[in-house]
Order: sequence, then C-alpha cells, then structure tokens
Amino acid sequence: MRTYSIGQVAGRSGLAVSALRYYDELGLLGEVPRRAGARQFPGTIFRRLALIRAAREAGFTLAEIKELLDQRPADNVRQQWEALAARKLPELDALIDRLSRLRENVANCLACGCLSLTNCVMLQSHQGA
Amino acid sequence: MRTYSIGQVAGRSGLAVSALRYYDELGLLGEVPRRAGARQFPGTIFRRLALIRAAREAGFTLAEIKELLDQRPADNVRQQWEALAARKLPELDALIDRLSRLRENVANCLACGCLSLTNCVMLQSHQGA
DNA sequence: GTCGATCCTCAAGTGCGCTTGAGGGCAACC
DNA sequence: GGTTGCCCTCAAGCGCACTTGAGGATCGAC
Repeated sequence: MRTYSIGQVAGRSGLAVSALRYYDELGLLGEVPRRAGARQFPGTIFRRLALIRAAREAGFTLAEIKELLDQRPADNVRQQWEALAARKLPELDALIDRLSRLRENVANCLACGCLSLTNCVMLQSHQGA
Repeated sequence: MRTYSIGQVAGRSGLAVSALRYYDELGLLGEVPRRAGARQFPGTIFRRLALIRAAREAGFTLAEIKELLDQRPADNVRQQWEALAARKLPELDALIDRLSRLRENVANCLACGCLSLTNCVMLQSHQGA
C-alpha cells in the first residue's frame, strides 16, 4: 500500500506542510504511522483532508471537525454529521442573508454617496438606541 | 451641547467600553475632548459609530475605515468611499456565491449522509489533484 | 472624609488557524 | 564523507479586533 510523505501530501492537497503538522497535532488526521520519525500517510489521507477542507469552508471550526472525525465509523458518525450540519445550516443562511443585505446597502451607498451623511440606508439601519 | 461619557456611549451603542477606547486609540473617533481626563463624546459620536459598524459588517477593516474617516469633509470623502465600496463589492459577491454553494452542499450532505463516503458533492468537488 | 461608581493608562492576554525560526536528524547521491 | 533535501520538535510569533488586569485618579453622595 503506497504511502505519502508530508511534503507529498502538501503538494497534492494544496495545504502547507505546517498546516498538516498542525492538523496532526490536533488529532484530526487519526493515527499516522511513522518511519524513522517521518510521517507516512496512507492514500486515504486525501479524502480525509478534502472533508476537513469542505467542513472548514462550511464554517466548522477545527474543534468541531475533530469531534466529528473522532467518532469511530461504527459509531453514530452520520448522526454527528447531521447534528453539526443542522446546527450550521441556519447560521449559513443567516450569514448569507446578512451579507446580501449589506451588499445591497453598499451598492446603494455607492450610488448615493452616503458619506454626505443625510439619508443613507446603512447609517439609518444601524442607528443606536 | 450635551456630551456623553464613555460608559453612556457604550450603553447606547452596544459597543464595549474597551472597544470604544480601542477605536479612539486607533484614531477612528476623531478629536475627543476630555474633562479631567475623561472622554466627553458629542452626540455625533453615534452616527460615526453606526458608520463604523456598518463598514465593519460590510467587511472593511478598521484600518480601511480610518483611512476613509481621515478624509476631511471638504476632501474627496465620496471618492474614497466609492473606491472602497467598489473594491469591496466584488469581494462581497464572491463570498455570497461561495457561501450559497456551500449551503447547498451542506444541505445535500445532510440528505445523503455523505460521511458514508461514497458520492458526496462536497468531497468530490474538493478532491486534491 | 470615605465609599462606590466611573473613569484613566499601559501592558499583556485571547481565539483561531496557522506560520516561522531555531536547532537538529536521517537518507541518498556523488 | 560531504552535500543536498526532506524530515522532525518545540517555542514563539502573527493578524485582527478586541478584552482583561493591574494600578491609580476623580467625582458625587452621604
């Protein structure tokens, strides 16, 4: 079974060597065998890293991802994932909504020159109590 | 002309006292008069803070906001703002797009139980070279 | 005149996800 | 056997936007 050095994994995955070591330190990469001290990653590392990246981009923290990955396959991985995803979906939705509104406001301000400070949407909608 | 203590400004604006002092330190609040050492904010501070908040939420850094606010009113504030907004709009759009796609993927994964690891969109679209 | 609330400064700490640097090792190639 | 290249650990640093803590001043009320 072919294995990969940390440099090779970095090259293929696009992650920095330091990031991989950091993930390993956090325990995100599972058991990583060593030969003469050097890490020897199995081919399955790429799928794992892809999952980590996808989860990161979806807004999960590394701690949450670890929590997820720590489940043994036999355990309730799926339930865990569903729980995390279900928790994150509304957050994602809210974020997208908020950003969309802001985008509108920024565009409006571009049009109105809101720093003239008279009737800008952004200013009005955020006025303190 | 009524003035406000830092605590009052914090209360009204929802910002922490420490954050206000931090903004002041960065020069975001302009000239703030003092009496016996204590800051005495004019009523206009709330509008200014609202602008700062709006800009922050739109993704501007405090440094960018300072750059913007440092322009004297007579200067090209409007040009500056337009430049910043124009620079930020595409970033906002890209971010919104990315998040929307992720939202879809997370929703799909929720449906497919992607951690069974066979044919998940998220995994496939992020597979390394 | 002293208590408590509020204010001040300055330095250091926090959280997250890494990166950087110092100091060192092993393995292969020439 | 020396050089190159990749690997290692451990500790510290970074960026951003703050927060926290130590140590101290000032004010009004009682």
